[in-house]
Amino acid sequence: MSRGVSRITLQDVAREAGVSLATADRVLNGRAGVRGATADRVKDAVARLGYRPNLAAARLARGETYRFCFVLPAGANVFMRMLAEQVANTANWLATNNAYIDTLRVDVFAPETLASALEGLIGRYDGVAVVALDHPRVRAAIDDLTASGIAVVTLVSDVPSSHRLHYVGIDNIAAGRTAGTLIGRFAAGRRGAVGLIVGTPALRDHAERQFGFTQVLAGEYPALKVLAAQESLDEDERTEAIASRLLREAPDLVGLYNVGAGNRGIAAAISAANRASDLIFIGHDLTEDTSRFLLRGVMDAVINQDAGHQSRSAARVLLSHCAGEPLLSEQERIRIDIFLRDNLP
Amino acid sequence: MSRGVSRITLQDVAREAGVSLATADRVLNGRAGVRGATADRVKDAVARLGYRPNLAAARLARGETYRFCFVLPAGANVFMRMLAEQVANTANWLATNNAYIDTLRVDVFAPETLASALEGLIGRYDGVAVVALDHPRVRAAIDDLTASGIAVVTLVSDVPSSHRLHYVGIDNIAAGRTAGTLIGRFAAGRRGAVGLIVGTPALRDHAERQFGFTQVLAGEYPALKVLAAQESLDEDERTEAIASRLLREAPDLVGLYNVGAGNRGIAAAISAANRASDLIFIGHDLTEDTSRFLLRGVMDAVINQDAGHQSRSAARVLLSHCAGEPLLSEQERIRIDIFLRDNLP
DNA sequence: CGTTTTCTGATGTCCGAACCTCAGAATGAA
DNA sequence: TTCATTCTGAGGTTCGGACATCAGAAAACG
Repeated sequence: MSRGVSRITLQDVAREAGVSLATADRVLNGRAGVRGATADRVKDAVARLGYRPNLAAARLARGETYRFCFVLPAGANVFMRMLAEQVANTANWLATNNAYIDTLRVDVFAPETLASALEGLIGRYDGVAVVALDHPRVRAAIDDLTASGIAVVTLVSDVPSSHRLHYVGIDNIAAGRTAGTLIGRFAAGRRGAVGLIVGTPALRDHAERQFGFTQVLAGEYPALKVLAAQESLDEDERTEAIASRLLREAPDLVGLYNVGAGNRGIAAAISAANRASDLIFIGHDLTEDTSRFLLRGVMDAVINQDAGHQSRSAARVLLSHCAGEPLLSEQERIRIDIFLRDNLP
Repeated sequence: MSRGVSRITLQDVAREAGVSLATADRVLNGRAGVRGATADRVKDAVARLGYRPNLAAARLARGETYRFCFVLPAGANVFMRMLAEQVANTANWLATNNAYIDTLRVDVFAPETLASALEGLIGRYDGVAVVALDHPRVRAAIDDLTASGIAVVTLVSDVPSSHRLHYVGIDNIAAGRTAGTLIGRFAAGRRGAVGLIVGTPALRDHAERQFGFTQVLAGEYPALKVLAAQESLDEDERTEAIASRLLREAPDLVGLYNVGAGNRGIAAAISAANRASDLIFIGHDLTEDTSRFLLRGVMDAVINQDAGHQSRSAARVLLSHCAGEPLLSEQERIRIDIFLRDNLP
């Protein structure tokens, strides 16, 4: 509200350095035609006065518009639906910041499709966020985008070997380990089998979670035996069938870890078998379903990666990269959330 | 980068509505002198075109500077030190957004001091964030600030009965319940005593955590008996003495829950008694110490409220309130984080 | 019908930085 | 010393909106 406290402007810096506004501007924007000694005087003045350029004014003057494309999986997976929703919110926010988001939904399981979709984005966008499949064709497409000057961030699932600018998502090995520790500790001394259900090992995030999980259980909870991983393709019917069979065939089943989606099917199977109270069930992604399952005691913990955070983080990374603004990388780390019945949001 | 995609400006809205720029401006800024029918035409045009005012331009034009004061406890408590540090970071960020933060450190345990410090802020700031003590004098001071047009948010510890604009912090009852469930489940069937250490019951957040914790243990884990709460004043020496005594005098001690600070003292006592591996120890606030204790297995879980999030959230709430901008309240909820050894950031 | 009163349009300035041009100063080389 | 190169200063324009002023149009009123 106050108009009293006046900011330090470039004018002030120029005066302090004993140069003109134009020169100060040249130094700060790296334009040619300033002697080293003069540039140093300006930089000194910036430091002395603690000058911070006014972001609002800079963006306005630049008058640029940034176009981003978010490439999301086509499937009807709950988490991906939530992510798409959050991307829409983010778009809304970006609209007040000279940036626009288009969303493109493609079949993630088809590397060729994904790769050519990505390549079709060249020249039409300034930045791309993609839920990527770790496949050579996709990696090549990402590198092509990067080479043509488009900023690429991977979202949720990474392609570490590519030239992507940034990965926005959790460490999935750590997430799997977290699930392992929770099951191990909740089982506390009990002996028996633990079921493991994955969507598909072709997805890097699923494979990593599985790895982290089995690593912890094998290493630290020898009383618990991890059964062979079952593929669910993230479908409720299949997870239900798998869970039912496990409950039937493994009488010593102590816990279940679902690496992917399809928790509803598992919950149904557990309820049907009347095992809600003693079977430990841990899964991923906080949704209406899973929070209900937590409250009812069917699920014991949910490991979550916040869709809203990821969407906003991707947008911030792209925006600040394109606008050449600094980024607080520490703020952009996506955390592995653990939700119990008691700390639901 | 692209200059092609042009934003929708107020100009466009005015043209679409068939009015002049001045009239469109009057409608959007609620200035008098526009007939209802005309105003509706403008609003329709806004909706049709999906006009979103350019925040950067608006702030620039307004040319206002906002002054905020963060009132933090004077003590050397680790969490509060981290919070102060994050407030400094936030100040840095705000400086590029026409806003300035001063930090004021006062003795929280003295309601009179806190209240008069708050009242001294009247007229000098546009917004105040305060780690508040829930006391009538403090509540009155907050209400005075609010009445004189200053936006007040409570930080970390709330004063629910006051007219504060917003509370930035976690639900501490839920945090206590979370600790209770973790201890209950990690103890899994064991029978015995659980020690409870609080900084001081005078702090609302400590009292609430204690309440949530005992509620869960009493209700759901009857095999675990919660011992009488011990006051530590958040000091390492006292927590160490308390923990040592509990370890000595309660041979059936299964777990320890520290509601406040001073985890270092407890860790020392546990290590000295050689009980790291079997005693369950849960505390609050992720610091260098506590994450080390997690890794070493001395602590079993840390419940955290992110200092950076809270500081930034408070700043965003104050800024958007003062600038009359909309707020995504869903984004401003502070979560109760659970950290195990495996999901440390 | 004329006269108030109430609207509306036209126009301008300002915010702080980005980016541009051009004239003149300082510097270097010949 | 002269001429060609750098530098540097001065000035302007632009971005999109906030806010102000004033003249003229339209509506309300007696």
